[in-house]
Amino acid sequence: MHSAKQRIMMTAMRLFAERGYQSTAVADLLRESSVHSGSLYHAFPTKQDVLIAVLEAYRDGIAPMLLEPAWKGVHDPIERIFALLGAYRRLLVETGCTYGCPIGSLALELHEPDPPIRALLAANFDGWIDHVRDCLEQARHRFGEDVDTHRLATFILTVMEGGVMQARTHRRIEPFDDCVEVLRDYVSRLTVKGEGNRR
Amino acid sequence: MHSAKQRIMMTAMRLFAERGYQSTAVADLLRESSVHSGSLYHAFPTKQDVLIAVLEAYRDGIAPMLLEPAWKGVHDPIERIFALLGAYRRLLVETGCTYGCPIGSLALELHEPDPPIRALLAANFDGWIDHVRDCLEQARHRFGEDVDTHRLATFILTVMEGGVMQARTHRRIEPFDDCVEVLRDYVSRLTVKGEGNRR
DNA sequence: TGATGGGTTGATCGATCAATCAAGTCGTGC
DNA sequence: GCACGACTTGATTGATCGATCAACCCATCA
Repeated sequence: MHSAKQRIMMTAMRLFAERGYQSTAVADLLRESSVHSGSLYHAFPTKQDVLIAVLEAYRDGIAPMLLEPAWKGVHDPIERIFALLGAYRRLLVETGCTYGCPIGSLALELHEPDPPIRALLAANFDGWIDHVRDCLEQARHRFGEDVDTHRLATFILTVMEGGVMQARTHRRIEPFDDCVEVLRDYVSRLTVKGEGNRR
Repeated sequence: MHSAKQRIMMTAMRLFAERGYQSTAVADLLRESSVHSGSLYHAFPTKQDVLIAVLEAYRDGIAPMLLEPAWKGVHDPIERIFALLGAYRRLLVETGCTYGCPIGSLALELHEPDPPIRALLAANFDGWIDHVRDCLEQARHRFGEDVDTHRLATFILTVMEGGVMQARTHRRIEPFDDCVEVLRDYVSRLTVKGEGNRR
């Protein structure tokens, strides 16, 4: 049996992603994880500390929970990037385009977050970008030498988050697919031999 | 003197952008617009109707309030796109990277919005995309004929929103600049004569 | 047997929320 | 002068919020 703390965290990850942080009442967490308020406040000083624990779990779960399943059977570093985008696509489709990237949602929902919250949001983005940049570095020989892999990885995160935002707003997958298609076109132009660099 | 309804709307546009919808209490709107609760509920049936009015104002203000100032003195259609992105950049810099695109923030903050809200969010995105697509159409002769201008405009909105998200999260403008730089590179590759199309 | 302490129970708290409403003000038409 | 509707005033409501706390349970070990 999971401990009360674990049940709270699992419920919080789901509800914060489904409804957002502010729209999730502590009473919702208690009901859906079958925990009483005293137990929650025994495990976490405040509701915000639940959020901190959730963001730490996402940060520590990028590789084992997100990348490894998405990259199973995919070995080409460029295709791994698109497999990662495909994982977000599957999430969107499975939820009727209501569920996107929980980090992005929280990043825009919390306008003036306390420093530890903002630092954890940034750490999640940084971790994601680092792994994508590693893929790009592994494919470095296919790019021009002056391609800035960190900048390009930042761009890829932007395309994912912006695509998720539009898909969620329209409740249609097409905007996300359009963005990934355009990104594919750009990457293919970057990797065409002999014209790889231009700036 | 502005009417109570106008003052509420001006305050709501500012506070919803600064703090978000849910974090803005009706009492905040009342205090900062010097209006009493009875007057607000005389002008608007509910708080949500204030949001609807705000989203309608943004939708109707895209051309006169956003594009026309950004495009003053800029006539090249491609440069107009980057001038538009420059307007968001200025907003970010002026607010220490705390204020981004209010539509994007609301789109991710409101996870399960009522249909009229979601429709207005989508209408705002659609209006923005339509204007960018018009720019691309005006520059059509510079692209390959098989470039999908609507798809590319969707991509440009994604780059803006994703760039704003990362800049706000890091409280630094660099991620936004990085994304715009990469977009510039892509557009320049699309418009190089004789190799304009590849898919 | 009894003491200790991590963990649980669930009623309860004050604060804050969106929303209400009776009473009042004021300009306009008759 | 008076009736009317549009709008304002501001106290008040019930609901919901995050958080608290005394009492209790029970495994462990002396």
